[in-house]
Amino acid sequence: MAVTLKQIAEHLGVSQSLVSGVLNDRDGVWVSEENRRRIIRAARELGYRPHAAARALASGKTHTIAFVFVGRRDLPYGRYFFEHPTGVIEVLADLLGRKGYDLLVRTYSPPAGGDIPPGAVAHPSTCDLAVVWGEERVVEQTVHALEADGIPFVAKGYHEESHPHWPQVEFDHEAMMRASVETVIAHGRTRLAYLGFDRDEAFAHRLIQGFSAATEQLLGTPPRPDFISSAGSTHDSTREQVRRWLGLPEDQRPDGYIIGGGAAAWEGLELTLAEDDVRLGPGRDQVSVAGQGNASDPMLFGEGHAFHSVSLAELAREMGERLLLPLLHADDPDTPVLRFLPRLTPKRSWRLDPAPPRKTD
Amino acid sequence: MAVTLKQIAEHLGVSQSLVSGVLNDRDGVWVSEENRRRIIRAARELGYRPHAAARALASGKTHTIAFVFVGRRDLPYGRYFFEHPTGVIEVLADLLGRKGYDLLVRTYSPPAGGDIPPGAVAHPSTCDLAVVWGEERVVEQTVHALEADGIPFVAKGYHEESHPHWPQVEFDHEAMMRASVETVIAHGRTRLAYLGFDRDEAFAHRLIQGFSAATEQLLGTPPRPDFISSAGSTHDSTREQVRRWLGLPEDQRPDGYIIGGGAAAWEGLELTLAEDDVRLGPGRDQVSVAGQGNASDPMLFGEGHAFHSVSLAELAREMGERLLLPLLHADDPDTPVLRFLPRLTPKRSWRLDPAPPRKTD
DNA sequence: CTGTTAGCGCTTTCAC
DNA sequence: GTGAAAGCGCTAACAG
Repeated sequence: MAVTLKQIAEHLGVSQSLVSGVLNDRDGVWVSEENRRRIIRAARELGYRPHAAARALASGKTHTIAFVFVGRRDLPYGRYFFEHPTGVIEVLADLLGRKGYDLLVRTYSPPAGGDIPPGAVAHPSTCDLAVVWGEERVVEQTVHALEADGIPFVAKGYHEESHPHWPQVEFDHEAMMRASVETVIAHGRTRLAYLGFDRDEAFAHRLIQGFSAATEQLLGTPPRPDFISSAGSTHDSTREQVRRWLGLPEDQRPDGYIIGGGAAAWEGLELTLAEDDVRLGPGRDQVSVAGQGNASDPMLFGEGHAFHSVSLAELAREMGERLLLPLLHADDPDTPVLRFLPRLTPKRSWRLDPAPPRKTD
Repeated sequence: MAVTLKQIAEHLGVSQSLVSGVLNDRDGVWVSEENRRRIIRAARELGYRPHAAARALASGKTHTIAFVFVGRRDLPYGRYFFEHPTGVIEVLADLLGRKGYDLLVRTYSPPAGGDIPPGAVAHPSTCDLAVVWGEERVVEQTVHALEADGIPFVAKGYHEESHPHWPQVEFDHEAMMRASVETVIAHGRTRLAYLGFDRDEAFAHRLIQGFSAATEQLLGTPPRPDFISSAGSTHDSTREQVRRWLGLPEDQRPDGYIIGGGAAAWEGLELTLAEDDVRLGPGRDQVSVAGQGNASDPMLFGEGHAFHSVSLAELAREMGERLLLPLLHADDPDTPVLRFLPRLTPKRSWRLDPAPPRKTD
């Protein structure tokens, strides 16, 4: 049987509240040095562990953070989440665990109608704070429910415009595109084309906007409208689009590609270019590529620059340190809005030469 | 403010215990149909949600499962866990959530000495059951602590020999090797070599044992001792080993490779063979490969068969349905030992021909 | 400095 | 059929 405060108190002949006060070193509690030692010692020796539920009931603090993934497997983000786990939960559990917090993970699919009954997402008795992760609009809907329940939260996504006061976290997609554009321009390219996701979500719009703004600023002229494409969601549409670009006269064809998509965009681009014997790379006779993608997935033939796959986990760590912990300690965090710029790193093919990376798993 | 049982009771003019009894339809509670309806209706309308902590305190059941990842990032499995998240947690949270359970995730590094103080891993007040995941020996050490605390558990790994009564779950590595051997033999290969992890862990031994047993049984003779190698942990050691095999007279060289390793083994093998212009595949002039690996990672040049990367998530789902839920319902589960055989699927290169898979992320 | 006390919201037993 | 009451282990306010 687990040992309780009461047992320690009786064992020592002091009061329960004294023991509680000492063990949590609550201020306003004055004990003789001797008693303090005895209490601490007894607690250790008897193997005392606070009863989490009792503490939560009495104090109203659960020392638990809920990570709520909202969405369904049949939606793009949900599918991605389940099929390509990101390490976000692992990193959060580790980080919060060190600070004495537990991480509660749950999935939640809001009803289609949009009415989330109170307490459905989370109950204040289960967490001090909820992290809401998923597709942006669903996150927003869910957060409204949490607000109604009075549960503090951190939301994933761009919610600045409608809810500037929400603590929120997201990649800085515009800065990512700017970094990509800079990289490609550094290769001397001037005819940049954008190939991104076909999604009506804020991040996709930000990617395009980042591409356009950076191009205009760094090259002096805005990108050609037909050099901005959202065909990068599948192999087929990507290949079709790239074919169209390759149909242009040679001196008008893109000489640099900025990717705002996923694996299908990278592969589709590379495969289509390869059919014309064009390789991606920094060389004079090559065309450049950079953008959002998984740097540790190999390129097929050429090389480029991409943001590394671990960046979601990095994003989570930043969130934990810069938003969650401050919010839990009820200090005002520096800023409720966290925008994260991951590092652009080389993405290569594993051809015989150069040698492949040293994987050791 | 959250609504409580008491409020409902007062609102309706009945007693708190009646409300509680009806809402949990406890047997032994007899109510008039009318009151039952009124209670249920009021609870719905007022948006009643049970207070988890209070319930846990009073009943001793938390309706929470702890997923405890034991290990450190600097150990192979820990590194793997953090860098290649597997979807196990996502799947469990989803599955258990549907059944009304919460998933609590924590990481725990047992002290080097081996003495885990009581309650350090988990406290009965936080979970009804703990899943212990990680490197086998550490799992074992941790489970002993849970046993001492009286917390039911499910362990990952092979613990049959020392603890046959432990509920436990692991891939059936021997069956995986058998399936791999069968596949390669079906291509007409007879000189099979094994390339696996250099790890002194049960799974690695089982892989070798599975390879040897299947080879002997299906080909009638045991494998050559020098055709069993644990050099597959890194690119370099893999390449060195494969070079050695390629140094044999042509009619003695392996014509089929069974992999019991990770990406480094697959890539190292393929790269080394490629230097000699050998491709992996089912053809008469090729050599075959099959084994443990990530079927959705592309091959570099050839083709083979591998177990799909989602198999850990599948393993978790099986565990949830076949072990966790039965254990929680206090029925005896069919068997406390779950061995899972994932499906062997083709693993290909994304050369121009054949066309690459249709990724749509 | 230290002890008493009143809950927190729920389950559970028992009495009517 | 229903209600009263005890108590789970802890916190926090207050009295000494």
